[in-house]
Amino acid sequence: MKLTSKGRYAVMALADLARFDNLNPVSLRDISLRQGISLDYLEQIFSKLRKKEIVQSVRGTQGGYILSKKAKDIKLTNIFDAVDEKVKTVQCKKESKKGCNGKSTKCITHNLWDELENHINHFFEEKNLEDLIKENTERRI
Amino acid sequence: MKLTSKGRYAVMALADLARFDNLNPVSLRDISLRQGISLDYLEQIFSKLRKKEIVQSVRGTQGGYILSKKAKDIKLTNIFDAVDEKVKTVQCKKESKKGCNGKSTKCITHNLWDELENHINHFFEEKNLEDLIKENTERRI
DNA sequence: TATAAACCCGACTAAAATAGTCAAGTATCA
DNA sequence: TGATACTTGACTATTTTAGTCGGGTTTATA
Repeated sequence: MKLTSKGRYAVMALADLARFDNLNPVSLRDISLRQGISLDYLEQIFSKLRKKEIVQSVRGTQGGYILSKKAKDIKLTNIFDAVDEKVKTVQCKKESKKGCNGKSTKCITHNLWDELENHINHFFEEKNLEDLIKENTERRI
Repeated sequence: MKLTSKGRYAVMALADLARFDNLNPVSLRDISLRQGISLDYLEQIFSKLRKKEIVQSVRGTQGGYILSKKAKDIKLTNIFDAVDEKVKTVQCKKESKKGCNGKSTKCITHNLWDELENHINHFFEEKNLEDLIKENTERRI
């Protein structure tokens, strides 16, 4: 079980953005340099973030991105959702009305994975961007 | 972020085993049929479980596997460990003494992933095989 | 008004991981 | 001695990931 780069990068980039967007839009080029993430890849990620209205774009020279809402109102859940970073534990759910193994009952461990998903999602639900940058600036090395 | 089949299968198979191993060893063939998991793949998984002393093998006809300890004493952590299903969130840790981005500091989100790992591992630490089959037989559909 | 900085978009691709399969054993019971 | 079941290691197809690439369009500013 691992987190993908897309999700990690999205959070890193937004945390960076949240720190620097006080007045002017922040360009992906700057984020790319500061965070060490490929510019092309960042564009893909921000395209998704924009569609889910987490950021707004400003085109043209001196353009870039700004947060659509306050950092406090952007939960990690929202971010992961936007970039399709989902917590997937069971295959079971896919198969329409049947149970997990093609049988008519839930598989032995079905409830376990459900609980796990909830457990993880709860973590993401409780954290927002503001928490993130606060914690970080306080505990900087 | 997703759980791999290896981890899911290991837990499913052990839950199955825990239910049926009262007296005799349980063959992988039976588990394969009941749980719908490829026999060859199960063999790989049980090889690992045996090396970590979670199960014991009984060779020959009427052979199979039995649990090495009581279901109650097998935590999910142990199972995941055995089959190399780890919770990986950060790349950061790999690079020896440097920080995350090749810089000398931790990346903005480093602490977040640490917390997440702990959060998930805590879940696995608290659950054991016995919990699993109890819950399940109680709530069977 | 030309130019450069930036966003925008879709197609493509290399590498890694996953989820197996396959083949050739060895041990044990009946 | 045959059948059942574990043991081991190598091989492989598929899928996912993590990008790259090549073309745009928009807009501030010199």
